[in-house]
Amino acid sequence: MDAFYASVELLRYPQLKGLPVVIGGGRRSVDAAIATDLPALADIPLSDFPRLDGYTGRGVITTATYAARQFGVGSAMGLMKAAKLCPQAIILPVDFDEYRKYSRLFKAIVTDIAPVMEDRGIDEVYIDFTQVPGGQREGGRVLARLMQKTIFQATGLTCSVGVAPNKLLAKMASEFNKPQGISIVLEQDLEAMIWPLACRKINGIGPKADEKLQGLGIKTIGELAAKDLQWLIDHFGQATGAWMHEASHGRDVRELVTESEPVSISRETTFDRDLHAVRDKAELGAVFTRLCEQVAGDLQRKGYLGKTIGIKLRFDDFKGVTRDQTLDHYIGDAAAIRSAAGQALKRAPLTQRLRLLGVRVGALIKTEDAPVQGGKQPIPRPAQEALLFPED
DNA sequence: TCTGGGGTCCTAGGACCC
DNA sequence: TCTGGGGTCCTAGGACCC
Repeated sequence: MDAFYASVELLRYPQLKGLPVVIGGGRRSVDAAIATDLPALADIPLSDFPRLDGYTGRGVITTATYAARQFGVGSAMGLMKAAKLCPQAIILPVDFDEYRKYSRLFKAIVTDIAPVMEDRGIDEVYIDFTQVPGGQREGGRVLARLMQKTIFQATGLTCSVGVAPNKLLAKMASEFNKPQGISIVLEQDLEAMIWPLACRKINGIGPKADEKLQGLGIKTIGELAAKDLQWLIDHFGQATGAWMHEASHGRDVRELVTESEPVSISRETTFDRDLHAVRDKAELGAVFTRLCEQVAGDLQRKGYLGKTIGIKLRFDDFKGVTRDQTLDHYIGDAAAIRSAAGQALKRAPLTQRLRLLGVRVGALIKTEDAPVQGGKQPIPRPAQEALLFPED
């Protein structure tokens, strides 16, 4: 989806169309005009919208409209920095509930047209065109156009589509023509369309891998493809080296993953100001309890229990630690999570000021699949294998 | 003027078991 | 006095993605 969060906001506030708008920060940061009850959202005069100018506070941009991107602001940029680059930009708080609503809407349209879909987050999917009637017409362009049109008619939102023989290339293709673009990449286009790109464009090569590659004199995917397999394995290890070799040649055999279970559920928060474990004990304790309650609520709503409880700290120097605590039974209620997380927290260093606290529950199991607590337990006895094979 | 929140996957070491 | 070869589970950190 194109500039997804910002585009959803523009549906509510059409008067912002064409203007630099950034989404980011919490409710607190922009409660000015938007917070109180309003006549009609579309009637709010432009002058009532909060601007980035003079913004103080933590947080990053999650999405910027294309008009805002002209000023050099974009995703993951600190809001304070963005305020310098584009003070006149309008800032709106994130509203995940609203984005999730539109996320469900567009995904429902996709699966209506093409049932084999892999969910890649709130605004992205992989779609298998192979078995869809008409999926091969004009190399996939006809079906891509149909998707765009249907999604736009139902939601008013635009998207970009990349069509290719595999997920790796489709993802890269989808970036070629944003917004509202369609790009088709065939195997024979590798040299002309993929090899000139920076290695960073490969989904899976991030800042660290890219830096290391550059240190080895490799900037483009073509340069990566020119290296032989053994050389890459020597520098990046068996798995990563072999994967890089395949990716640089446009090869990817991964199937679409159409269903999956969550691995962990977590909540975390960055404080308005750094807190000290001793001096701000009460405040920290209240946040800790709230995070546990939120995680418990998430588990309950989604129908899971977990037995590995973890905490995450980020210190004022941005370094972080995690501590895990695995129980011998599954839990889901806030008090039990708080208790286990408290145990984990005790094992973490707490002398430095904190900027973030998080609580996570992992080793999940569907509530209905969990062993019944306090129910009939099997009577423990010596392992039978030991009796049957005493010599080993 | 530092840098959100929610995730997944991988690696590596240690405990423990057979 | 010296010391295998599996395997699983747990923990911690880190890279990466949306």
